[in-house]
Amino acid sequence: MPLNNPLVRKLGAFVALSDEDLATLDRLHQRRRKFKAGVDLVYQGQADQAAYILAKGWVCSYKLLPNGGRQIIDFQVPGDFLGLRSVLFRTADHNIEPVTPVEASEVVLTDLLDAFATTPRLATAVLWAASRDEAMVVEHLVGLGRRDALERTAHYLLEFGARLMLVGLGTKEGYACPLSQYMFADALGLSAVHVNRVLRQLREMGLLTFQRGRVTIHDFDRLVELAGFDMAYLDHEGPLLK
Amino acid sequence: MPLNNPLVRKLGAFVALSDEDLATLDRLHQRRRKFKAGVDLVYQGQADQAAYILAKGWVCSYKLLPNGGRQIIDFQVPGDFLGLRSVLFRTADHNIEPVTPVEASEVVLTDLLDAFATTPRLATAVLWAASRDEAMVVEHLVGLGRRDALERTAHYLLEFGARLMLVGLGTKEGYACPLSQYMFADALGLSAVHVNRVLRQLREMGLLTFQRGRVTIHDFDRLVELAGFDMAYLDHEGPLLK
DNA sequence: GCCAGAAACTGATCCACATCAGTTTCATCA
DNA sequence: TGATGAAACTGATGTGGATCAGTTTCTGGC
Repeated sequence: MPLNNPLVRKLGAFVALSDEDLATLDRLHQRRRKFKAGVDLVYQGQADQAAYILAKGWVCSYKLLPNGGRQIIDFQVPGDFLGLRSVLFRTADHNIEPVTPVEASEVVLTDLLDAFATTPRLATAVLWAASRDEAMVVEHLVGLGRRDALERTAHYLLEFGARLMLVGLGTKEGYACPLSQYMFADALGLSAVHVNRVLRQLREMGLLTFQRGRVTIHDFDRLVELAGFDMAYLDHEGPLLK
Repeated sequence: MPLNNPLVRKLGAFVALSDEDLATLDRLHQRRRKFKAGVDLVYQGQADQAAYILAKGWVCSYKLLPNGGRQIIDFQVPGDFLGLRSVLFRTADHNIEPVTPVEASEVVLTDLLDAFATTPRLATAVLWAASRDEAMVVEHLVGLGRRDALERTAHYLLEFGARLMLVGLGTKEGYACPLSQYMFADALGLSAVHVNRVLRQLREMGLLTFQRGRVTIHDFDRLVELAGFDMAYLDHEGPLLK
């Protein structure tokens, strides 16, 4: 299994993985499937669908509301699990839409549980990664509740940078980001019009540029300060558990 | 173990529990501890603290922001786990504050994992419950992003009703709710002033009254409609897994 | 039965962000 | 090379909810 596999990179950041762990992880990556951008791969209310490990491309999970609005809960990037919770809960409570063309490995729940039983370190790593994902959803919630549009946008863009760095797809200088301002609006709970204005403001403040599918960070430190970004869970070098 | 134990009731709603499961569950309920209202039992950044099963009283988990605001992420009611994610992640990323005087059983992580290993049905039930909790946080996020104050408040109050019914502490007619309007404000991302106005509006619309620690629902159906509340995961009678 | 402190409640004013109604830029392909 | 459609961008106007500055109602303690 190549070391530039995003899942391996991510889990490796939490737990030092043995050859056996890597082999087990490799076995999970069977049944590779491809999906077109814009065609949902899971629908709200759908029962007993599969879980996936995202290998290439971006997807978003969102909910539609009776009043017509939609709220994007989270974006998934390579190395992330898709629909783990829905599998446990047996019914999907949200939609999943590929933002770009996507490649993902289907994971059968029993395979995953078997893998956990044989290689407990792997289970630890996956739980760790899942906790981190959940922590990010919580941070998103906090932003929607108590940060104004500018802080919120800055924070979200920084958080993206953090998770992309973890899988080797970004640096403190920036990263490729295939999202439209409309999607950002639905994630940040703002109108697309206002997202546009906020991005302009960030640009004019010399903090960050988001243009043509690329986020470029001009002043990381000032951005962190503006956003009130907590770098605690990003600041470690090498695995936390040796 | 008495059948009115809230955790047993909650898990029993997901999975039919055997005597052995119940006995294992009972063993987890050792080291019962009491906490005073208003004195945080976990702080942001605190390392290696315990997890708890809440037996009596209400607590809330919240985050403080650099700009002085606070966002309540979730309230926990009897039968809920406290700080499971923080334990996995090794460091608490949020505070936990008892809203009322609280009784909770300390749970050591290894005990819980042992219990899972010996009684897999129990593990399923706990995972199920955890998924449901996560789904509720997601629903909260959606509310903050895309529901106006009235829908949001109505939805939140209904969701509370749902989870309290699950542990036998509420009905469609109402429930005891020891939260101040200030706390509601911090949970709903509103000002306390506005929460007050919204509650008045709900009262004047003849939908619901929230006074002196009690939520009384006057018109359940119209409330569900106003809030766009999805009753799917509430609508089952008896355990999903026999 | 009185007092202190907290929580509930209110009206007036303000502003962050939504909405409306466009124009401009960019990418694609006939 | 011009046509077409999506995404990016803009100014004007409207509004939901914040903020300020209180008053009123509860609750528990003496």
